[in-house]
Amino acid sequence: MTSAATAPLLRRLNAETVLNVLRDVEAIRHTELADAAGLSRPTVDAVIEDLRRIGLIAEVEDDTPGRRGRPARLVRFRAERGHVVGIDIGVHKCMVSVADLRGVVLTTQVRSLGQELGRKERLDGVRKAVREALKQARVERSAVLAACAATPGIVDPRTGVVLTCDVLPDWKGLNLRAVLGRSFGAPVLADNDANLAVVGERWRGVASTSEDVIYVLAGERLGAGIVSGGQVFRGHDGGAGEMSFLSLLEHTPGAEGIGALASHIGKEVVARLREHTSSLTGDAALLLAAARDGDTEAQQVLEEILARIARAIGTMALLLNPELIVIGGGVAAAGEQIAEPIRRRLPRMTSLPPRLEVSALGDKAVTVGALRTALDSVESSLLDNLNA
Amino acid sequence: MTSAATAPLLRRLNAETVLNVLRDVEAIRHTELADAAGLSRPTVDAVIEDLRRIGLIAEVEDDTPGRRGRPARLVRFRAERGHVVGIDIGVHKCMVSVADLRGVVLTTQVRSLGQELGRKERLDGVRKAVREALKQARVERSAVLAACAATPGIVDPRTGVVLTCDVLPDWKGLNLRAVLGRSFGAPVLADNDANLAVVGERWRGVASTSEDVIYVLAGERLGAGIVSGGQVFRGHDGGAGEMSFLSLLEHTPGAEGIGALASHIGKEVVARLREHTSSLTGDAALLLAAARDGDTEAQQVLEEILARIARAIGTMALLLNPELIVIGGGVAAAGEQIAEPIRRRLPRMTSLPPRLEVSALGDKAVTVGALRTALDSVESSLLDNLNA
DNA sequence: GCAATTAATAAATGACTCTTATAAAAAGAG
DNA sequence: CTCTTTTTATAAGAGTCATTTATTAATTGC
Repeated sequence: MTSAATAPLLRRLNAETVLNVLRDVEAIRHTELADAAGLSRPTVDAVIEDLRRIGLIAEVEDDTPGRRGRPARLVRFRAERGHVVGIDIGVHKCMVSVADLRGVVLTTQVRSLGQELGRKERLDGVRKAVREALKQARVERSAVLAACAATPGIVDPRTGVVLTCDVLPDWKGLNLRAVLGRSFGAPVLADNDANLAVVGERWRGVASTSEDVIYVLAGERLGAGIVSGGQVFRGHDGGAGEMSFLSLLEHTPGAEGIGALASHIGKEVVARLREHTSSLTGDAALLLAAARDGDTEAQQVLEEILARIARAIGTMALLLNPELIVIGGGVAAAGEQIAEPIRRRLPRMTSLPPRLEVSALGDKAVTVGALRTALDSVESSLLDNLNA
Repeated sequence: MTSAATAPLLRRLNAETVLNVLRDVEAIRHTELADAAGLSRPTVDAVIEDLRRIGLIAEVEDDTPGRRGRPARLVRFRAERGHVVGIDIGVHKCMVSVADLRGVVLTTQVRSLGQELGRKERLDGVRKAVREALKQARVERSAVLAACAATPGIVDPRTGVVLTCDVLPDWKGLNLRAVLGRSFGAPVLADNDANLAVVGERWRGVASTSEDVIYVLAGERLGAGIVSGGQVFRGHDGGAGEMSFLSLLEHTPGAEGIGALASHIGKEVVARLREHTSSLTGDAALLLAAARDGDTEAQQVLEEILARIARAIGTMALLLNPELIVIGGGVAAAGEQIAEPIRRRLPRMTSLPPRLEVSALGDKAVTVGALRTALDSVESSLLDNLNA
């Protein structure tokens, strides 16, 4: 049942709208703040006092020249009040970003991880990457107010437990919140990587104006993050957006993602290409490069692969009717070479075809979304203690 | 931007929780009400006074015998304060329900409509059915506080315009809210039938405990209503849940639904069955009956059809990870004959298979959901005018 | 008729908000 | 250098809403 709506709730709500104004601005006069927030002056003053007490804002000198009248006091958001950490745990690498409370990224560290690493070794790698990043950003561990970790697989966002994970088999059953929580004195959140990527893309990417978005993480795996009405769609166990069984490869279960498709469908072509190159890039990248160079066989295989992926994306577009689909993950680097053939096919599969764009954040989308999620958690818990 | 949070907001919120208690109870003492709502006594008294002023509650005598102490005043929800109308506009028929503000259904009228009817004639049929239902329920038109209409096709819930409608071609572009609004002096809402059915099934059906549900409307058409986190998932244009392109019939676009599948896949079998029966039932019903009677050919065809439908349902279950899937629409009458073969196949298609149950409300799910939607609209607009 | 019991009413308090009035601090004009 | 103008800060007053704590009212049971 809903608890009683009592007066402090108003303060909390108004503090929230004031913060929303403050976060997007360098410094602001009390008067302007009142106007922008749609609140009266005394209310804003009271809110400011509250926020100052918990360290979220500070006073600043008004050095604007040529202003007459009594000089105004300015307030600014104290982004340095604390920091958040965003962690993207992948199969081959781990990316860690550190940001201040405004979300300004101080550093992003990437650490490569062996694909065959066990649970403990992988977690050690993650912890080392975090330590490295914090050192680089000159942020004390005690200054971290929240962290958020992304992982492939299905994560129960309430508990932080990895329910299933195809690509990291021994990851299953891991309580990410608990094991990483010991590294911080702050709450650790955990979620699926595609879910966080769509949050990132909505915060600072191509989806910033859209409330109904699907982010397709197309790399070695294929997964989706779904946002509807501005809210992440997780499903009952956090498993929404899984595409593993979408029969991209008929009769080859378990082989998902563009890399796998390239290896299977274009086996001969890839083998031929591999002879003429010494690079260590994946099959997908090889195929894309060859197709760009005019290799007609490679182009044919690529078309076939993209047709299958388009079918999966079209299925989602039909069922979920998003406004926008964002292509992200490893293949996003190929840009329009990937996007255009998919976009071309969508109208055949749904009567209301969505826009389709390539990720603006690239492989950083996941950590950016993790940072945003951690920031939300920090702000809400700070506001919970307004009157304490 | 969010408007200022001012004191009356508290009253509104508390009035809402009080109302939530009152609606589910015959009559209640002020004291008990305060306990149940988690509010103080003076607060509920004030809320009660507000609600009494807008006619939503009334005082009632406490005739409980053998209670000592000063007799309590009781309040009851005035369900007779107004009425709502739920309308299910289908291809073959129109169903209209009238209910009071507690949602008690006073009458349900069904009027059959010719499949070939034009826009105007069909709307006339709907209006006649409404008139009939109101007369039957002895409800004045002026006592109707809101109505909600369901229709196949994609409806923009903001405007009430039918964007597309496969089964009623000339329905496209119709502003249902506007054309039906003239029949009432009250707001008319409009939504897709499957969206409303899932609301109904969550209100008074098998999905009452679940926050993540997919309702599959399986009749001549195949459509789905999706609820996630208790909210209807509509998509950007209201088109979420469409399944028309899900390649149930490869190379036979436009032929969706069980009836169509039966006609196509089981063409010969259905023809044979038709010779031995004089009934006018649809192909699907014919097939189901024959399969029940042990006709092995019919059983084979049915298995094939259900396999395809299971694939579509499995695809949704994979992508959306619901807790529960409800099978509704015409075929729901077949019960476990339909449900079991689909249920059996789900674990092959998703690692987190949902529960699958047959609709409890049958063909009334849509109107029940329409009533609930209309009720929500009424209550929110009544509460908006609390302080006026 | 007198406890005991239960409920209604009233009063006091505190947390919010808003509007309006008053005081303060600067720039610019004479 | 003083006075006006302009802008901001502070204070006061009123109104709404909620809570807790008396106080009063209306019964039942003895």
